[in-house]
Amino acid sequence: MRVLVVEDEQRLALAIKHGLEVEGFSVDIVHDGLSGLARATDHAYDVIILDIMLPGLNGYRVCSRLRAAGSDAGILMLTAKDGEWDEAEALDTGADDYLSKPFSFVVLVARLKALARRIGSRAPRRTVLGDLVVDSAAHTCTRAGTPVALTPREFALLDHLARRAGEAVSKRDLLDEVWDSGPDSDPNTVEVHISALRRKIDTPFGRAAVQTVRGAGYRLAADGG
Amino acid sequence: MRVLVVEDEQRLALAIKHGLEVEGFSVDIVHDGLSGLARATDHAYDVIILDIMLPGLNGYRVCSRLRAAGSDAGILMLTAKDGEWDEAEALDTGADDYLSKPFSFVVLVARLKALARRIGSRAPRRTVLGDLVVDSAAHTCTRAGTPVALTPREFALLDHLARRAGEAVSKRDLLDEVWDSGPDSDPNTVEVHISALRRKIDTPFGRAAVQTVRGAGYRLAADGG
DNA sequence: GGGCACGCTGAAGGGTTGCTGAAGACCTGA
DNA sequence: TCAGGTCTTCAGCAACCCTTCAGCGTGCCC
Repeated sequence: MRVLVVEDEQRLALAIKHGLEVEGFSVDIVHDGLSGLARATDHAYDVIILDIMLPGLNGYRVCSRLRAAGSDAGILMLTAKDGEWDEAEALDTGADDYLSKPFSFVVLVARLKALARRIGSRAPRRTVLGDLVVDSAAHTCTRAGTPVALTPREFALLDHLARRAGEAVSKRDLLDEVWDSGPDSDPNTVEVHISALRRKIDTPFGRAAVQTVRGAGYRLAADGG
Repeated sequence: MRVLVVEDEQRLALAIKHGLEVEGFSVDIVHDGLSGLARATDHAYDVIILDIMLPGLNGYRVCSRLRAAGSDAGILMLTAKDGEWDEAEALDTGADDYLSKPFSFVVLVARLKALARRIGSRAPRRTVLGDLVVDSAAHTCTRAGTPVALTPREFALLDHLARRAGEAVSKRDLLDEVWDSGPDSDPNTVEVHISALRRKIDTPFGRAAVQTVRGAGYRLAADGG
């Protein structure tokens, strides 16, 4: 679960980052509205935590521009003080939820998880790539109509690649998203699982959906290979 | 899920509309009691969110007239201020639930979903999966025509799996939904009951409707196994 | 062409996950 | 209070999966 925090108070931003990382989220920080907008548009975040009072471009504007740009990330607004800004306005501009400062960290995590769950349910249930079908809800995968048995890790890996089909996804990202692992995790782990995945969904069918992008990671061919 | 919002504050009504649409509800708005009554009677809404303070005809009256007209929509009342109006009166006139302003949007959504669930469950429900039949209303289950006796927990478990037939449902979700248990409840409880369920609806018939999805939970085969 | 970085893969152990029988706690109705 | 059924907890076991390691092949740059 990838989270972007847009918050100009350094201490608060860092505190949120640390706390969320302990909870298993993968967190990036930026400190003003414009950087937030830029970063959110060229990285695929699941949830964006957005302060309203920001230098440059305020939270409302960032939010509405993101929605205008077609972003479907979950947006959680931080309002500076209860009642000072209109929460309804936050929701108006396309936010999914809001939280009044000061807030309890436990509440933030709870809301974030609830939001993540809702976002997750927006995601497409099934991804079809040629004759390769990945069903996230049922946790099943079929190739040319034949069911393919995958281990939990293999499935999670395939699922993440499928959600970003056609894109090159780095091993780092995969480690973060599929493994929730720390910064010192071994990329070879990904390689081993990719290898196993190929042996199940590609080799027996003489196909090559899982493609290596040297130096950049892996890509799942949008047409199934 | 179709929702009608009867609320005279434009901003609030719009905010609710936006927020609920994000959640996948289909939302219409009217701004006074009479229009609310008219619209609710000639369109089939599942839930009506009804402000009490309304120009023309207040919320209580709209509510009781709707009930008098035989409407079976779920009605969620918005009371202007905690205690100022009697919530009991809201329920008296036929409302299903109420919420005091100002309310958190998250709470509204939660209440709405709970209400929608209750409304949905008013209708008798039967799930047919191959030769396995689960009747939620009658609390009965038959396999290949033979009735199967289940304990309350076993039935609740089967029922929840049946409602999401074909999907992998996590032990966590099952604990939340079937057991309403806290965050530190034991997944083994689910395992034990799954085991018991299999012994009753699968083993004697040489079938396998209840499937284990390692690392993800359980799935009830859409074809009965 | 040589050297280096990157990626692939088979094997093995250690850890995790899920299953199940049994026992005791709990609830309900008589 | 007692009896019957039901639910949860516990512990042992089996199967499975993940990671690590090491060796090898391949592509890239000098």
